[in-house]
Amino acid sequence: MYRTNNCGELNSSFVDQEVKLSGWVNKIRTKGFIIWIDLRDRYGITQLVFDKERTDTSVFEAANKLGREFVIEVDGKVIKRKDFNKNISTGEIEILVSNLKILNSSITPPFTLEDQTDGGDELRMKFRYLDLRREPIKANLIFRNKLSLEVRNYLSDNGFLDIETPYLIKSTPEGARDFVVPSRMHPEHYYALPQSPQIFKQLIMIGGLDKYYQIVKCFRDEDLRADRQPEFTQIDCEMSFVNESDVLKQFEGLILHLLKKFGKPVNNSFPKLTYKDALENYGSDKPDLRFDIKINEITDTVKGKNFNIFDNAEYIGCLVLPEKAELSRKEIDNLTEWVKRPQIGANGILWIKNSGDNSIKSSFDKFFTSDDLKSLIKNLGSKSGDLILIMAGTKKETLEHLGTLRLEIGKRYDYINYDLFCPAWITAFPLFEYDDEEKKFKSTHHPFTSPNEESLELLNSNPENVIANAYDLVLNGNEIGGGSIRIHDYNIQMKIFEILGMSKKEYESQFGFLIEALKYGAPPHGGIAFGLDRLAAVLNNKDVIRDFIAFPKNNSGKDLMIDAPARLTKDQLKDMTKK
RNA sequence: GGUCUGGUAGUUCAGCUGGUUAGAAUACAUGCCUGUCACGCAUGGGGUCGCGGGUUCGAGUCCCGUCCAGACCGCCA
Repeated sequence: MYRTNNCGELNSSFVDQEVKLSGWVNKIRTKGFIIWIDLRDRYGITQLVFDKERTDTSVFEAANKLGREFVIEVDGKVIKRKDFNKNISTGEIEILVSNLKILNSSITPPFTLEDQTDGGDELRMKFRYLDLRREPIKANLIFRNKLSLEVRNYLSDNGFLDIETPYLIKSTPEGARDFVVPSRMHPEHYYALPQSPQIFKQLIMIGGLDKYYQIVKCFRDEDLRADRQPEFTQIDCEMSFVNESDVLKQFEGLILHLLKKFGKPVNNSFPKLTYKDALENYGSDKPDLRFDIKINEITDTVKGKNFNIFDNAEYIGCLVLPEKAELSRKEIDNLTEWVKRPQIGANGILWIKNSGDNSIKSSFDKFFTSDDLKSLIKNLGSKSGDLILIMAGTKKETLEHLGTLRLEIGKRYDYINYDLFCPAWITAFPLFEYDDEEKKFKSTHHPFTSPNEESLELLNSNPENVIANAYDLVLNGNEIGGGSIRIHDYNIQMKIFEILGMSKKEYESQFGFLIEALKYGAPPHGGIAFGLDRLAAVLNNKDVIRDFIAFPKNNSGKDLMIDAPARLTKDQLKDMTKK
């Protein structure tokens, strides 16, 4: 037996008990006559004490030779501390050690294993097993475990069945690039790893299982971001005999269940924004609703004053910042430089300072009389003390830039309430987007997304205006889930493939089995998928999902610890080529 | 595929317009320390300034190339 207790559970009610603990040497503090060691395991930290007067000399000497991250086993008595440490749960007691056994030694770790580590990202990933010993990473993985457990609880209680789908499937050129796996038994043939179990879950519905879920790895061979990994975990769900509002209701329930279980305050009840409204009001299809600054369009109001920037713009919009009229010129310049960086690429920012009735200044006073400015401010409903930031240009880009600026302002000037959790549905996405390069329509979502009934007739005449029965769930400015009602009608599915410019040969070779299945009484169905890694990060107000994944990939898709990807041996390669 | 930022001690970083022996903190080692908990104090060891080339009397510093890392754009149905 290595231990009678763990390092996180002892407190003053255990005083005078003889215990045995095992764990890692987290920190050694010595005062000559006395040595304290913070002993750490998954459950916490317990202070060990070795004392020249009370501890056997050989044990004391052995303790003197320990180093960081040695694994030790100790016997000792729980005693009350002279001074309590209020920061840890075991802070009222310590263990007076009578026996010490070294279970394993350790070389000095390359970075400190503390909450605020001195280790950089690269080093922490290379020695991920050491990083996992750190409290914040450990806490993240424990959180993730609770999260997936609560997801399972909710879905199971609501009648969803956990059904596994295959990982070795067929590549489709549509959508994200696939990771491919060569087949040894069929040289020059390849499996693909699923980007999502999309078609399988639809077939499960056609198979009559009615409600399906799976917490499942998905793979996409695309470039990474702080919130994007090549392999990631999805909470994948599908239901039969549902329309859009049924699905939204079901999964609002899931999110509310989770927020409640984790004690997160929700400030609203899932507002529904159309894709169009989200873009026009927030400049983003994943708006952060934790602060209520919106984009105001002023295109028609400000044109015709001989100011070229306005007169030549397709769109002019602004943000009204309460209480910021006193912002210095330097700070506004700083924001301007920020939006002009190549990553954003805006042209600049114009401003109006509404410092009170008779003190309205702007960066374009040459072109606007004070009456012009006054009426503009009145139209915007601006109050005294507001700063108004204006951008102009093409509609699509300007809205995007204003959206980016809005977020930066939210962060910079503390408009964001980080204690709040603000979910929202984004709905009414266009079914298709026109790809200017390839000169053809592409699915906004995927080709199995059902068109909205009201816009069905536009399929022939005006595909660009067809609205999809698709929805995204946005939480605090992050897309944490998305889904749609699927097509269950064979003829509509055929029509979609036709609009996408796919030949019969193409769609039959790629999706023939699904098309065939639609002929055998496919029920109406739809679903949604959530990114588990991202959800875990967002629920903890973090941007980087790597820290919620035990063994993540780096920026360029490499696993720095195992050094993957790697070359194969010649023999391995030979197996994959034609014999 | 592209843009930007960075690469200097085990680690995190400083090192100005090129100019003595490249620094700090921390980690590590040794010693001291009668209650520490970010303990303290003293001493010490520790450097291919990512790599290659160039400019120069002289390069950590400037230029070119290259590799690596991070953020972002494209991409992610």
